[in-house]
Amino acid sequence: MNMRKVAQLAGVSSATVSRVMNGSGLVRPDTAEKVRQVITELNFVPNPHATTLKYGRSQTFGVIIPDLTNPFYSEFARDLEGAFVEHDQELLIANTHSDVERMQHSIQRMLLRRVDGVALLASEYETERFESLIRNRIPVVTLDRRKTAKGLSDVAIDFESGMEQAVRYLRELGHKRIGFLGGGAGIATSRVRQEAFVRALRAAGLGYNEKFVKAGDYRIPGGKRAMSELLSQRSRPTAVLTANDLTAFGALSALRDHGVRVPEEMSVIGCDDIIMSDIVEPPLTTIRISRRDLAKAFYGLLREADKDVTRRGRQISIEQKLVVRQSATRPLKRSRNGAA
Amino acid sequence: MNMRKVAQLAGVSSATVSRVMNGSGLVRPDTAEKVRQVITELNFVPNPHATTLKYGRSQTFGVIIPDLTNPFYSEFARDLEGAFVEHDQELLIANTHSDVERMQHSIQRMLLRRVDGVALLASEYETERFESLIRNRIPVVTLDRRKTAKGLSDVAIDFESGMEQAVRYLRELGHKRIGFLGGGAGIATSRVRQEAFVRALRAAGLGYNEKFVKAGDYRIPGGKRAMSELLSQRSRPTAVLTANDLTAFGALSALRDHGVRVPEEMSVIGCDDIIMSDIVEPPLTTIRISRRDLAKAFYGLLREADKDVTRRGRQISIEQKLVVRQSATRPLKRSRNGAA
DNA sequence: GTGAAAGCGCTAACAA
DNA sequence: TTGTTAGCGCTTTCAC
Repeated sequence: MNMRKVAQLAGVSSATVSRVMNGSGLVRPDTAEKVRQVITELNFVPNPHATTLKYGRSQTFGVIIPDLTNPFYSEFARDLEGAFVEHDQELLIANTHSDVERMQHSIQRMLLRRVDGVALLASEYETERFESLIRNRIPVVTLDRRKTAKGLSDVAIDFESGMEQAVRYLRELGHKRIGFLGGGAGIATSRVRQEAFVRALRAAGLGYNEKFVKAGDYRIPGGKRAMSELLSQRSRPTAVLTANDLTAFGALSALRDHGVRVPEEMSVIGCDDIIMSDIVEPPLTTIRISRRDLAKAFYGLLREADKDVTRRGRQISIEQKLVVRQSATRPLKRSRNGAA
Repeated sequence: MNMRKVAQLAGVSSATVSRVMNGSGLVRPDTAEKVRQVITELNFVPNPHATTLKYGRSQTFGVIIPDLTNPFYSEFARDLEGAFVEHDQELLIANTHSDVERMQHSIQRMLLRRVDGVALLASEYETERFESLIRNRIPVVTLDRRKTAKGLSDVAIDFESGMEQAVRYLRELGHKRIGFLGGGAGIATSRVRQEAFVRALRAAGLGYNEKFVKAGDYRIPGGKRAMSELLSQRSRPTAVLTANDLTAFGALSALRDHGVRVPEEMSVIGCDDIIMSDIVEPPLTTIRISRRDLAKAFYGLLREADKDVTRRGRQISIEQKLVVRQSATRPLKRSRNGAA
């Protein structure tokens, strides 16, 4: 089943069928009508691979994700798919398990499949890794690498604003000693978040205490470990911010294990606002990153780059917004003495 | 950059280049060597769309998923991607938001893109919906529809075995009154699970009480609602099974709200074993469905069908396995009186 | 307004 | 062993 067959049955040439399908206008209404009839009758669907071959564009994009089972990423993947589908474009998905080799392989796959662009979520890797894509004129959009180049754009999350909102909120509640449970030690995105945290403290006129900062791994176990470490110290903060919600979940779990009540004895504020965060106990106050906005930004930058691959990419900044639930409240008076 | 260019530089014809790339063996070693040199030098990657056009096979499969942010599905998607990547095949992903229209549209997309097969996870929809795929010789593998046909296979989860394990376990702990929090009312997969539950009760010689069965929605809020309903009754069971882990999470949340201790006053057993289930409080005893096995079954059936689209599909059954954690224990003596 | 023909990049039958 | 050629299905210039 192809255009020639449709053309035959409609008594026209395949060129005319093509014109009808693409609405080129230059077809007599009655001819077009006849063709359209045959098309619906045969349920004809044109073969996109032929078009791709002709034009070099596949209307297919790739997304490379560290861990599809991490709610942050699965929510992002859902919204990114949504954005592409709306425009009749498809999404090829690659999951790297946060593994360098798989990441390399994913890039190879995208290259091989000739996608029109790649959304690359793996900020810890260096530019050289995906140079092959750029070289082959496949535009790349990264998350939070805060670098751009020819064919390379970036979507940066504005942690500065988010951390500032959270710290200000805690200070207004009366907190003076605020800790931070980070992502993986040495990971660039984690550093960015932590720096934003420190700056927010300074901006709020609060002191920064290195002892109140612990590294996690962006996942629940890491958060649990980090909070346990914090609790084992003589001195502890009255509130903590975390690198993401999973870290906060782990922290909540550790606090429960240690019999520390949340939020009375320890306020916890997450980051991301994943679906589960309003369901844990207590519902998590968190600094939301709209996955919707994120997906839209990726989509926009990819489309932009697709139109002109030779241009230098742009950077888009995504705002965060504090979502107040129940895991943070005023500090207890006695905690002031009890922990100092 | 194409084969002709490679051929030119290597001083051979494009046919020879093709032969070298596909290891046809009928090439003189030194010619092959020369060609290979040019290939690596130019970093040549053949265009898969041309091959697809020629062969009608795209080495790309589609997966249609109700809700990518549901951990069960995101874990499945991860494993399915893993299976395909291992064999150099790609996965096109479609998320339906459990919406009929999007589902229809997803099927259209797969048809249009000429994928080599579709993994369809949406058991609530009827066969007619994807007849168009079958008609166009695109094989389909469904989850838990328990029907096969030409070009249509099914992966069925053996809830019978799972429910039996769970009920036996509870009976051995001393439970006599066991309830069930189902999926959506009227949904086929939910019915299957519930029937398996009832049969398991009978097999264990335990009574079935309709009052102990409530409908949820496969998500946390539904589980919460269902458990609240159950708790509002004069008579309640000492243990409940649930249609999936999210339902169990909701149940745990409702129990906490009502001040009912788990597992002492109420044992809860989930179904799926999603990542979070060993992290909630208390860690959830659950009937595991291996996403790995599931993904492998889908992959196998799709490959099989891909080889011979005209054949009737098969059904594969996936075993479940009880994973004992801490949300189920012996019933309190007093709960016997307190609730009757 | 419509058709014929070339060409996108690859492969396989056939010829040499 | 290697090259020539036709063709996969579509679009688009160029004739008519």
